[in-house]
Amino acid sequence: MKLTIGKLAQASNVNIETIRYYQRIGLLEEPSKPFHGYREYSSTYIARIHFIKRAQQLGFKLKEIEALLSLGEGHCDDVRMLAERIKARIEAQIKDLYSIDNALSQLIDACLKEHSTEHCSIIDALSDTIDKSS
Amino acid sequence: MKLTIGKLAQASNVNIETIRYYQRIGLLEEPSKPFHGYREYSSTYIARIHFIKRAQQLGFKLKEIEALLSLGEGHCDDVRMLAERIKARIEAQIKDLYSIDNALSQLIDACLKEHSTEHCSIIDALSDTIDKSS
DNA sequence: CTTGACTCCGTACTCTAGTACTGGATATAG
DNA sequence: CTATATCCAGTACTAGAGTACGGAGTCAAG
Repeated sequence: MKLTIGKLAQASNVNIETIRYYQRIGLLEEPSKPFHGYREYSSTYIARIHFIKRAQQLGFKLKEIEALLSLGEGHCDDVRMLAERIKARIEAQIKDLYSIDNALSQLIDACLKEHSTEHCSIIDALSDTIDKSS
Repeated sequence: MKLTIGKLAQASNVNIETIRYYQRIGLLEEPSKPFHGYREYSSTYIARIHFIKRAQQLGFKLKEIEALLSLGEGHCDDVRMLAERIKARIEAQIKDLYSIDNALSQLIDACLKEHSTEHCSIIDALSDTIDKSS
């Protein structure tokens, strides 16, 4: 089955510009332009784009997906190591977000308890209140 | 205490360009240029920049910090609501990252168990293996 | 055969949070 | 007084992942 870029975009559920972008950055091959007419995309392109999208959902960056694709089958260990690196990155992000979440929770709680109209304990916490006196 | 922009940058532990950037986007006021010499920054600017940096660490975006600063004291409820919105955003991010982390863990496990040189179960999982037969 | 839809190609713009660079003005130390 | 360090103003560049646009070419239907 041969598709034009627009049909490919529809079939793979991405924006046409996204496909062009992937081609620009070398993530997706661009079929050579025939003398006559538009470029033709086989249905393997759909699979390729789905692959990219799934990997993205797993936290892979486009550059990493490129590495993944150039590794291909065979290099299972390399693929796994890449996945592990990404997993570590994701876990670090989770950790960071957790501590942010905790800090926010505390601030919000304090704010609710104090509940003054004059004063906001969140603003206070963010401010350089030198407050050596008390 | 009056500072030049460079001293302010040092004192607040940010890059001088960051200060200019904050001024450009209207997050930080720019003192008017005196007829003679350089702009002068009072030490309240240090506090302001620290405020910004702390809020950033809590996941506030610069635009939100701007909102925060324009709210100022007084509007404690609004500030709290903003904080709650950000908290919700952070928690949504954590949730997303968690499911990514789980998916990655499973893939990595499967990869380790199967451990073939021919075949990578991670690549498989990312591929459109139509595989209706098995 | 014309119209409308689509492709091609290149460039520019979006968002976020900055960083870098350039040329000219000013300040400070020796 | 001169050298060196800063400042000022404006613009351009970075990363990452796209999106938008404009003009020219091409295709398919009526």
